[in-house]
Amino acid sequence: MSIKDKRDNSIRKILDAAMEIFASVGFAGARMDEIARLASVNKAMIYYRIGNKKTLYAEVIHDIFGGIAEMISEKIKSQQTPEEKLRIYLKNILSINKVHPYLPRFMLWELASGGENFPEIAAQDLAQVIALLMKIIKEGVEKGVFMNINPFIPHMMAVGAMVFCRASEPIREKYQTIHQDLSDLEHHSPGDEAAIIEELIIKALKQPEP
Amino acid sequence: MSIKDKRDNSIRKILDAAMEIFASVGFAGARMDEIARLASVNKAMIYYRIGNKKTLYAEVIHDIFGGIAEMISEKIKSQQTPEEKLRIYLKNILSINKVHPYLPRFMLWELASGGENFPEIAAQDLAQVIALLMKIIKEGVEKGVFMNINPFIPHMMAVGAMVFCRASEPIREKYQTIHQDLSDLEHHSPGDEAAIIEELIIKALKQPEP
DNA sequence: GATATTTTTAACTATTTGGTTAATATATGT
DNA sequence: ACATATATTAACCAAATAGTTAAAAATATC
Repeated sequence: MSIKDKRDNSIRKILDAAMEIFASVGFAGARMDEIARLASVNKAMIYYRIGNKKTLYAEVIHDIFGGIAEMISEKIKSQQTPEEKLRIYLKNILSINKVHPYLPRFMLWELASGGENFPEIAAQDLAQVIALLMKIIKEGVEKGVFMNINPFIPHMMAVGAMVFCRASEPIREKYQTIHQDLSDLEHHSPGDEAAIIEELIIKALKQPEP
Repeated sequence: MSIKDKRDNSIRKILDAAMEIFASVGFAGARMDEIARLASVNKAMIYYRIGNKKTLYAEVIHDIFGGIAEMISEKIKSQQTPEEKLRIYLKNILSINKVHPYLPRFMLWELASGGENFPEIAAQDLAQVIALLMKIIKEGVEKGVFMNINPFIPHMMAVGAMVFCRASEPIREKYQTIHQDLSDLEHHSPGDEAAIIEELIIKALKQPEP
């Protein structure tokens, strides 16, 4: 193994370990010793290869949020109608955790902390995602298909619902039988939940047929 | 001031300080020294009056989540139709941060951590809230007004959107002009956002007029 | 006022934390 | 093979942390 490969490999191991631990316990709760242990490197290697705790966190965030807008944009290209585009947009947002399993947790940590460790580059990534939705809605408005609405709000509804559904699974599991009336409710799979949310949002945005 | 008053006063001060700091930096990030300083008490008083860090956190959580279901239930009592009830439900959920300004942040910390410090009593409070919605939807279904849907999903959409809109304000503020196309979007007040989300959810759930 | 009880405090404690350092090991170039 | 550059490490460090303690102070009781 060459130096370059060794370097890239250990960087990858550190980032992967950091991603898992930061997602699990947040920035303040994460321990550099623990990240080093999980990455199977000496702790000093983290400082040598990447930098201090804050720098490591920013690297991980950048790793996660980059490329999302581009991915969705590519998939939307092949769609014709505004509704089709919106559906692709929503499908991808609502199942983003399949591609980025840790993303919901990171979004939560960041929002909880007021975006304290949220790098500008990730904010740009997010802004691109919302700009995508803006275009779709605008096109839909012009064709009389969608109501005119600030894209930020449906985006928040979709992302909020997605993140909350995914992140609340442990609590739901733990307190499954906590309330008699709720125990009888049919259990939905994550895919079902995503599909239902998609339909609700489409219905909410659509104008009645002329 | 009697002993009882002094005790109650110092407990209140500790809980208020703890609420603020836990909301701001989460459980792991909070420092008992800091909480004591903000509460203007000696740190040992926290352990004497309330208990250790975990116990303090649970007390604060219980303080916040208790009574929400009851409050909404009371307001719903005076409504007639399922739609009126649903509107009251949504209005209260979407403006809950006015009554409990720290609640969005606590929800985020708890979800981010997988509910690790979420006491059962607070889960029961939440379950009661969702059971309320279940009743409203059930009544609406029976009267042919609403679609039949698991109440958990619209609840997640409402709460998710509310929490995300409120909690993302610092980030939005900070990165206001990050993307040219988005800079021109009309800025909504929190009340506007809540009203729009309410309308979208009502529209999504309503069945067409017969 | 004397005594008992409770509250409060400053100092303390053992452990942990993020980060550093100098020595050692390995890789590269000649 | 040797010199130089780079990578890796065990040990170290100062500061911080949650929690504790025993004495002092305050309050309650008779």
